[in-house]
Amino acid sequence: MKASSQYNHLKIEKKWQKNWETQGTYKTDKPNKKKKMYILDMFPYPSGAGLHVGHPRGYIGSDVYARMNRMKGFNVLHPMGFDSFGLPAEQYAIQTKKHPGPFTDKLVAQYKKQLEVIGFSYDWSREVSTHRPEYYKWTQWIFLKLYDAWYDSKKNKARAIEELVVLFEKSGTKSVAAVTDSNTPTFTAKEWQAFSSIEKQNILMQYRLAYEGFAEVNWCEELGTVLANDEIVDGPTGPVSERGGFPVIKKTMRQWFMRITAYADRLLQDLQPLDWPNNIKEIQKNWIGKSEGSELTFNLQTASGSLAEVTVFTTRADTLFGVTYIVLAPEYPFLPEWQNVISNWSEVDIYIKSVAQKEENERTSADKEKTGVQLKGLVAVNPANGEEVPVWIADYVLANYGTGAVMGVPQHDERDFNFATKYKLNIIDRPLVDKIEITKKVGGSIVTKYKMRDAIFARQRYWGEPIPLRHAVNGLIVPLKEKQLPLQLPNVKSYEPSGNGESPLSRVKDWVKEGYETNTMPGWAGSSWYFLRYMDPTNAKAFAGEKAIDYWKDVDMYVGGAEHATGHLLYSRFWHKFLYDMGYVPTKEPFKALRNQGLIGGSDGRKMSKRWGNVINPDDVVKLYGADSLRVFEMFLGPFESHLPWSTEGIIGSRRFIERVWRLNDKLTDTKTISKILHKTIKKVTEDIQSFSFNTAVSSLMICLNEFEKNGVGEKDFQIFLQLLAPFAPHIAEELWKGAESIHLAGWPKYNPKFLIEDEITIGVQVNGKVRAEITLSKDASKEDIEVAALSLPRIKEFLQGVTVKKIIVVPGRVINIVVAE
RNA sequence: GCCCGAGUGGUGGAAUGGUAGACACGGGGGACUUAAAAUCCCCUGCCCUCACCGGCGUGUGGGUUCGAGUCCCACCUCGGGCACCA
Repeated sequence: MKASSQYNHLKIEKKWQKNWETQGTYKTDKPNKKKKMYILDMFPYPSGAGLHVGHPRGYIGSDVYARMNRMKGFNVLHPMGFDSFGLPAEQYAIQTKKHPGPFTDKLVAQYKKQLEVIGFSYDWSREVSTHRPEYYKWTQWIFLKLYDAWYDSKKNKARAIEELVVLFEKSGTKSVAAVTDSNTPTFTAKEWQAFSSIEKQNILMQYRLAYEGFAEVNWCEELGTVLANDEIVDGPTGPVSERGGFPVIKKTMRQWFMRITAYADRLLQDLQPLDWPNNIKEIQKNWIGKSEGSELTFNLQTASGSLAEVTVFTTRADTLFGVTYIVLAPEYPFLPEWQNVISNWSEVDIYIKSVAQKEENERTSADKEKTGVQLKGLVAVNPANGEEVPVWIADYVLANYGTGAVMGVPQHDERDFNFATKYKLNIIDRPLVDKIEITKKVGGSIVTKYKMRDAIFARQRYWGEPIPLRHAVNGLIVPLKEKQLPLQLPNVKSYEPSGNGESPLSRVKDWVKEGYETNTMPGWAGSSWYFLRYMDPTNAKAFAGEKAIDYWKDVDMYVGGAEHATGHLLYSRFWHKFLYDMGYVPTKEPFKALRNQGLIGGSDGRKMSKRWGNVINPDDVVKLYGADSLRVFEMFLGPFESHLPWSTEGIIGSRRFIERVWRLNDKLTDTKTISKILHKTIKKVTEDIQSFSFNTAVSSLMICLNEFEKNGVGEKDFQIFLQLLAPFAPHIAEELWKGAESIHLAGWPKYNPKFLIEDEITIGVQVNGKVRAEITLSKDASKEDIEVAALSLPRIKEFLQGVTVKKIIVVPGRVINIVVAE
């Protein structure tokens, strides 16, 4: 700190990082009277490749935000942890035949080390890793709560399954609303009592929020696992896994599911007040895909009379009179029952089988020509006018959306038009009617449908949380008791998938003998609630203590990548709403505010990756330029949410800025007054950090420094400047700070608006909207003063020669515009 | 195809409807130095000009306005999401 000492970032940064740790500078206070602020980063998956310079960008932004708010006096919770179950570690295990646990621990340690040199203000004593049994005990616990719950759509909340059993015992299904998009049976209390245990289990399974069922899944043979839709990409010959690019096919398998669809409407409604980026809200809205329409029933008839009823879903009930045919999905469940009355059944049967063989991707590819077959011998009767129309099956109708049946109105629907044209079906133009009136008139009902589907909650792999229940020999499912948790992952001899689509756990004899579930939970299980664990990370009695949850409540600011819009951010909201319904958390939403950071690409404009040889390692940058320079640069580079290229020249500018701060410390004058520029900078930096406009905050710090260098600056001003710099460059700010305690706890400067007013203002003088001159006037100059001054300028006089002034517009402090006619 | 978002100097970018290009990188010139690095000072949107003056400029074309990068309409390009959802 002595005059003319060299700026040695290595020494300074190491020194303060150690000091902060031993002093516990960033340790979060226990719940107290102070106002809380929970500032969270999306925790990383610790991959073997390590961090590149793009990864910390979001963390730096949230750290700047956290540091300012900590200085402002908030009790800041700013933790970090690791999402440490996942496929890469599993593949490592398969390749090396070693347990993925120690490998994961090593990666976590490596990651942490890389993060530490950047100087984040994390409270590391709250670190969590999802693969540790102390943690996943509570992931399993939440799973069991979901298993033991159903959604009461009358009360619009989740309730314990025992309460459903009580309702069934009392009055059967009479007072229970059916589950959305599920064919739950109806029965009386008496009938319920007569059901066997297995029958009861099967019925309850249709209500549980975590339930077992069969589903067509995306099966990847090479990876030996089922993949979520967002883990699949289009390959040249069909769908392939995002990781590895292996082919993916459809396969029906036993699965566990999460009944997220029960929450569809609340997930949509509660989106509105959130302080989230608009595009993320839009993406979730589209994903949930609410559509309101009518269910209308057509009577199916054969030559000998009525056969059955078919209900179609339509958003265009107003076009009911224009219906010229009805189409069912090829999977429509009653087709086989009707084979005796369908005169061309063999043709129909061949079509159904050919569709079944197609992969969904092929079937639903956008511009594929529609195909279909008429069900001969059947007609459908339009409930509005009694017209008889032909009945078809076609692959463009999806069995799992709406009712699996649609009405064809070629006059008003492009798709129907194409289909009708291809198969020479009638196209008729009929007047439109009122949607609601016609729906009522024909005895239909107004309904709401969602595109969102229930989420598959099982993976056929080893490295995930075991699902905590057993299948007894008599077929009954026995969930584990809380005190039996965690159900730890057993050791296995081989991590290879079993080949028949089951998890490696299916080869562990004892495990299977005990009836344990061989599927494990998907990657998103542990990440759907981790923010709650940070509130009270070592609690052994609950996922977090009541006191901690009541104090911390929810995340005030969540920072991470936009790629989690339909995954993590949706699943977390769902789990959180469930926990809210059951009284475990006090808030309806987990993340009040959200910001997305942009990616940093290579300086060649490509994605930063080993493949292109354009990866910049933050460790190297920190060594060469220092963490402070890296932090300042990543914030200065451009808007926080923009994707930007890395620039090795660019960081030099930030390094220069830091060094100039260092040198200025040796050139302080004895000025006492707080300068105008400083007040301006306090205002700008404070507002910009608040709004995540970090780039302009840094720029205003640079402007302030430029001015200090030009005009000189005293000790007092300089120290305040350091406080403003501290969130961005915490090490140098601490080093040059003269206060007794850490600068990072030293309060946040306030500005006085009085000092923001300039004595003199320079405004532009326009003629017909074009700037022709400038004038500098006192801040108190009246409109008239400005007019007189402007009109007397020689340059302006020239422009006004031979023309008449029509109008003069004065915008105080900005501009004067003289409007003339020639 | 549908739904979002974005197009500004050589580069990253800045700009409550009010002087477009802040800040920084790069480039040019100068000072210091035996020299180089570092540092400091000046210039740097394009065209014309020695210079002044001037003209043109925020993807394209229209419009609203005294005044448009900003608002409205149409189009083009790029990025993201969804995709036979009835």
